Amino acid sequence: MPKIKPGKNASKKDVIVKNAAFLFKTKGYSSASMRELAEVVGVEAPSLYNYIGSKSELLQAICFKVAGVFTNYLDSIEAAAGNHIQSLENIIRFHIRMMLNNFNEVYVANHEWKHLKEPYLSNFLNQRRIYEKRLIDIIEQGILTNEFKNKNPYVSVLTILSALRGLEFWQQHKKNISSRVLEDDMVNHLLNGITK
Amino acid sequence: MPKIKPGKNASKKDVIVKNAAFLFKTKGYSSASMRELAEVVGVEAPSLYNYIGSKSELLQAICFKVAGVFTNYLDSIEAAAGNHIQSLENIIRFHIRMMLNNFNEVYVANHEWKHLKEPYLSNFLNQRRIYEKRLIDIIEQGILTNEFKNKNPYVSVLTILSALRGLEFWQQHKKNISSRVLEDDMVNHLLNGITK
DNA sequence: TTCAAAAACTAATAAGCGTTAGTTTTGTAA
DNA sequence: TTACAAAACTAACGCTTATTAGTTTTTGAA
Repeated sequence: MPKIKPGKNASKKDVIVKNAAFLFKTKGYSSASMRELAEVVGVEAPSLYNYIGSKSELLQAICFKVAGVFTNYLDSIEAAAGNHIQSLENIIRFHIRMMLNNFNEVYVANHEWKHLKEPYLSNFLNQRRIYEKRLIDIIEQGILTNEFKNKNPYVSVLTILSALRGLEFWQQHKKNISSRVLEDDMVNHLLNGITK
Repeated sequence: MPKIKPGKNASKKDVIVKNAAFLFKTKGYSSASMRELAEVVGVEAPSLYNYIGSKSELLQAICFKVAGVFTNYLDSIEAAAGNHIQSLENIIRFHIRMMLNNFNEVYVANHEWKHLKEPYLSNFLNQRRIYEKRLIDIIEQGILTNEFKNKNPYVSVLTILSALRGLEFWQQHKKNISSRVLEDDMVNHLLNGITK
């Protein structure tokens, strides 16, 4: 029986990755040490290498897992019926929930990707570029169907994605506002603005 | 005559800080080494210590300079006349311009502050908290005067500030869209939404 | 109980870090 | 030209880093 206790459906490597996500988020990838990670996991540092290849591999696992989840959701949205406003709203809500429920991993993917090594760095950036392009397409189509104002769609996507990423600051304020109000108000703001 | 050439109005220390901002942005505070900084500045690493006290001091200088600029602008806005929509629009435009014209410093203040040491860390976070509170007050007053929808003002501020911070991704796309279009479309989106 | 594999450990390596000490070079003013 | 201070240098310290090597312990099945 290993000392690193795997959960019911989580392998030992999964446990390490999960703790790494927390550490990378809290201290940043470069400042987080393998010795610290080992301590959190409850083991000596060299023992980690029975499960992983390198520190860098941990960052890769986190970043690409998150990227995959978002890409998969976008696939399902494009496969489903619905007008472009509904699609965009669903995507926004999915981002918000991912931020609230998988904070550590999403944060790391958003902020620490720059420490990825090649060719993973290029891969990751490419995947993100494609994702943004698909969102731009949705907005462009929505402009054609007269659902959206005729504004630069890249600016719109940038604004929306950035606002969503900012939910990382939400973590400290959870108590004061329900996540339902947060989600609804944020969707409404990004779609309809705040002026009367 | 020192080898580190000061500009017309920039002291030698200013030159070091400016290059540090670029490095901290590019590689992250922890990954950026004093030896790298020295190379960019054109000097050996120990020579830097004729001008600065420590690496940490560089981060402090950058973070608090940026914080001061934003606080000063908010002071001037609150001192000036104008309804709350105009105030908010001016603030948004100021953020956008700061992002475009002082990218390195603003980026570092936004992303690397967590590596500040106490008591500077607490100071910085406190200053940011106060800044956010003042923005919330503007929106709350605008709700009372019927300028803004009655949505949670913290969520609004979070959404706006996050969207603005996201302009860091703008840097690569400068060529395709003029910064005037960017500014106008973004202000319009954040105030009035994108739906028709 | 035996045995092989998995998983933990200790010890150590080479590299890089911020920073200090001590010394030499450079620039300027008398 | 001399002399002083500013600013550069080289060398090194003490520490931390990710990672490897080699060894011992633990585990689960035969």
